[in-house]
Amino acid sequence: MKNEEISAAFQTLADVLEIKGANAFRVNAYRRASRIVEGLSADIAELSSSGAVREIPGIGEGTATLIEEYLETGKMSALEDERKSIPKGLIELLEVPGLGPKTIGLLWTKLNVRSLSKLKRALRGDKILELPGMGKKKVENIRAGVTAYESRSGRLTLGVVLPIGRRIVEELGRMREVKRIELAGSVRRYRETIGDIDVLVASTSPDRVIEAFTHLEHVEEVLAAGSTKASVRVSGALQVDLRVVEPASWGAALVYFTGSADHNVRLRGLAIDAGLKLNEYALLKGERAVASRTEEAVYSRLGLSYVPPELREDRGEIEAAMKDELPDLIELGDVCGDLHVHSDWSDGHATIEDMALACRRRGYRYMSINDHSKSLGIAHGLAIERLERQMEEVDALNARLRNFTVLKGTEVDILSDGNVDFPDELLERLDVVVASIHSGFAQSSDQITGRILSAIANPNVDIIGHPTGRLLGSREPYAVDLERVMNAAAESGTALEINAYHERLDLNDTNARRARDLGVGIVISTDSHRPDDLDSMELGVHTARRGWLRRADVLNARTLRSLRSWLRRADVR
DNA sequence: GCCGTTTTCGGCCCGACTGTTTTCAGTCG
Repeated sequence: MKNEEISAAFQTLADVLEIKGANAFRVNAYRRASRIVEGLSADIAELSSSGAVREIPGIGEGTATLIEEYLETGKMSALEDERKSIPKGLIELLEVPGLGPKTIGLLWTKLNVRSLSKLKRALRGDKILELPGMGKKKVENIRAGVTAYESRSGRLTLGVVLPIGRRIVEELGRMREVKRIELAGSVRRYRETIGDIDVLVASTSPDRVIEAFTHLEHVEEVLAAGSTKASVRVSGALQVDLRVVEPASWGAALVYFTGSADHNVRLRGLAIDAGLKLNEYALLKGERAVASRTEEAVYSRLGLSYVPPELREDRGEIEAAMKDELPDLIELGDVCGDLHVHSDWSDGHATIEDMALACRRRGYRYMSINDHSKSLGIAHGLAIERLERQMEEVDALNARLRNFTVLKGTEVDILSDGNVDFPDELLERLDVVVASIHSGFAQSSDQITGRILSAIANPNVDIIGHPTGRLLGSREPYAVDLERVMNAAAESGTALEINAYHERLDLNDTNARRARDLGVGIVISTDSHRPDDLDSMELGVHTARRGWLRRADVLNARTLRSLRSWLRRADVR
């Protein structure tokens, strides 16, 4: 799918135009187009050929034409032309905190700043102080921004950020002055990566809360502190923003600071249409607040059913909420078991029994054990004889365990030639066969897609593990054609995994949504290697929620009995 | 650039903080 490439192209086009000082609304239109294309669950090539792309709100004549051009030629001529008109190094400078398009444009035209290194040189000289609007403090700020930019590690994964945010909430929440406190922003929406943490507090003593916030133990630097908001840096590069509002504004503020920006713009539009105004304090009719205390009240007054935070991305949730047709999303408590768990038989760090007991403590009724297969030597993959011994151990364990069942399974390697690492006679004796790729990542799209398609065609394979192989921040997905994989999986009744490990979350939200739309069964699994890893199920479930999944879409939200009847589907096929 | 049961032209979400400003521009979310 070209969705990501086209989204990136619009983003770059917006960056270039912004630096050149183009109309801000035009720039914003391209940014919006970028986010819309990124969030599409369908293949843009399909939408474009059927003409449906022009029906999407926010995609008009101009952007649709650019999309068509890209699909046809692999380029957007408008972007190529614009990109030539400014130095290449300027786009990167937009990432420097405190440095915006206006200042970049000024530095470029007046001081010939064309790159990060030239910016650093300019910051050392005196000429920069002669520019209009430039003073000593501003220069100092930009210098600090450059330092922060060079040391930043990019966006962090949700799994890393969430515990830090929750600790801050717990510490501040102990204050008498704090009436309510909650994480907002992308953390509350459970986005897979996080730029900064947003914390919202309701209090009648904002000064004291801000004072305490800026003096929290892990705060390394106070970036700003006013009478209602403050920003600090903790744990290296992570920024935390605090906003304090009156308790009466809690609901409106929580909507506002949860975002996303696109979702908020839509809400404001609805408010305007209804003769109202929405800001972070209230939904107003003239001067009078008509809703503000709870999120539910704000949505209700706008004629919408309550929109769960994970859906607030302007990906159709507004339209669905108008018609009261939002899906009843799966919840963590719906999960009945984990279908991808390792043990110390391969590269795990706990016994099968310890993993089983940890699952049972979480309220699950079953778990499958899926150690690696023989070819994955680095992970002590099991040879056939060892797997047979493990099956005997599982039988013995099940005889002892009460109210819990361990299913026999494997995470069998999909080899470079497309065969799986165990013979069918063996796979037939297992309950849960997860097939995954752990080698040959650099193969062509046809090769790697072909490998997965042959695994799907094997009736003994139940689930394709981490279908794109990506690792957030360190490894791009392999070149798999997911559209073909999903269609084949829907056809054969093979499930696709949402791997809940925080660096994987694979399938991601939009892919999970597309899979569900095509009728593919979904499994949410943790790929745990130790008992604590099982906690990442939360991330998997919220990724599924971002993909609009209901309980009925998720196979491991079924009872053991119902799950078994699905696992036996191959026999009756 | 996008959009329209008030509009095909003239709007486009709204406010806090900072620093450079004597009334506001730039950045950020």
